[in-house]
Amino acid sequence: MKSSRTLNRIKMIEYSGQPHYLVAVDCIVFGFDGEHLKILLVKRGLEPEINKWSLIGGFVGAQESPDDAANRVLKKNTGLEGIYLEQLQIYGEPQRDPIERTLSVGYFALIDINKYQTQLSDDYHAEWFLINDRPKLIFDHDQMVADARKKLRYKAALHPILFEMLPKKFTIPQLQILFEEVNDTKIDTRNFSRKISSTGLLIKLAEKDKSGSKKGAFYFKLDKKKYNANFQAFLNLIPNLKP
Amino acid sequence: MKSSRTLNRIKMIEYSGQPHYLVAVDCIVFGFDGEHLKILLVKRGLEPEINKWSLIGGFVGAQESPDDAANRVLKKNTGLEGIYLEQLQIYGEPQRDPIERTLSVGYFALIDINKYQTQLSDDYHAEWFLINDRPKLIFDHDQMVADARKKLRYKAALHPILFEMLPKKFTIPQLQILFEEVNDTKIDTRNFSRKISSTGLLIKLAEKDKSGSKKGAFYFKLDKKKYNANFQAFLNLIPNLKP
DNA sequence: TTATTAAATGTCAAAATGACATTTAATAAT
DNA sequence: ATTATTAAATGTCATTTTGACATTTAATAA
Repeated sequence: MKSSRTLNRIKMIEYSGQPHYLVAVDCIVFGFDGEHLKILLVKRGLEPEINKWSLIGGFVGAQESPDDAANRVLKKNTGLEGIYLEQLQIYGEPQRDPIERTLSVGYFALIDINKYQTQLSDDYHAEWFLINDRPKLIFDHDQMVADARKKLRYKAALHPILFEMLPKKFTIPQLQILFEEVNDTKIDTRNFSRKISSTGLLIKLAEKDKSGSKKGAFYFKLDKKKYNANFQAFLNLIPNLKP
Repeated sequence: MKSSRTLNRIKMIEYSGQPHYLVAVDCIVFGFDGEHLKILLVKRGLEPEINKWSLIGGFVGAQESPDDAANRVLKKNTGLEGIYLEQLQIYGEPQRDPIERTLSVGYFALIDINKYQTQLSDDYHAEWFLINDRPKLIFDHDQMVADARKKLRYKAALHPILFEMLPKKFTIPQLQILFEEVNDTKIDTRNFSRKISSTGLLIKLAEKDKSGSKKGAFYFKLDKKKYNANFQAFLNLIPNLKP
């Protein structure tokens, strides 16, 4: 290892003069209430744009990676850990933050909305909005939401990520509504259940959900082993997928 | 617009105390020489790790976005503009650069290796390496290459991006070798040409390439209109794709 | 004229897809 | 007890796509 004096000299010579920036993370948190796709927003607590609606975010601390920061910020705002989290892209236009140059790493997160509701109610003044009926957001956050939605759709067409938004026990009709919401399309019931069955990812339970009909719909749960094993496989879950 | 004095006060109150970091870009540049997949590397010109092999990269300047920076750095090192460029992910482990915390935005680029060779030869001491026979790289660049390769394979299975690495005129056998290289697998000739034909993306030319055989192989070119129109569609170009 | 070599192409069985309607299981109403 | 109601669950068939496999073709060299 070089001495810190040598390191300092090198740094002065080589890296000095390069600009330094703030680096933040912003999370697009998706949830599903059984009927519609929703997104979790917070009222921004600092200037500029204080009290405007914004994505959940924060600065990347000195001792953490962006992934760490996203998980920390999510835990703080939802109380949840181990959430499905995926990097979207970096947002780095020089003027995107009017106060000072800040690059933001966008993430999208999928959570079981029920877990969220029970865990805490109003400790952090976050609020769920219908994805199609949300307030205008600060900075480039609307662009981030648009990008995240697109990526969610893309990813969900190929990989079974939407299960992350469902409770442990769910029914096929519930699952189908979620797929229809995400893809903004109607899907044929018969073809859908055939496709879902053929993945082999679901285990049928004895219990039924009778809230939606007299007959009731059987609950299913994920086969975790197969889920983890097949996650990277291409499933082609959406029929006739348009770009 | 707020006065700059107000802005300064807000900044002092709200953003101050947050750490600032260097932000860089690093590009994984892929090329194809007709036989093998290659990658473009440079000898690093600054400490630390001076003279070690590294990805093509540089710091993000004050007036440019990371995308701008990647394009600038690529032009400087290859002489080429308008290269296919895609964001990979951000690399932001706190200790990834031993001198000072630097976050790097990884990009992968696809270039026609012939364009590169003619444009300049040794102006920038960059060198092509076989992807499977390359020197060890600095920092986390080996990880970046691994990630980029994986993403290239993934993307190429669904979208016609590999054409970006071929000259304007190319033959089906050439194209097949490229697909085989990227996927590290052998593909059946008959099924491959059927699949490629069915995309409708290729236009057969009258001319033949006779360098590879007595019979010669017909040249094809991309139907640019269909290419741009179908780029987002899912093509499923790779048979029996394994994760 | 024949041999050589890589390019180009055809067939068939199996699997996956898309379009479409009926049956079933439970509860509610009579 | 019987019937009506309602959403859940499931089946069929024609078309398309896939994967496995071998032969023909076009040019040059011998």
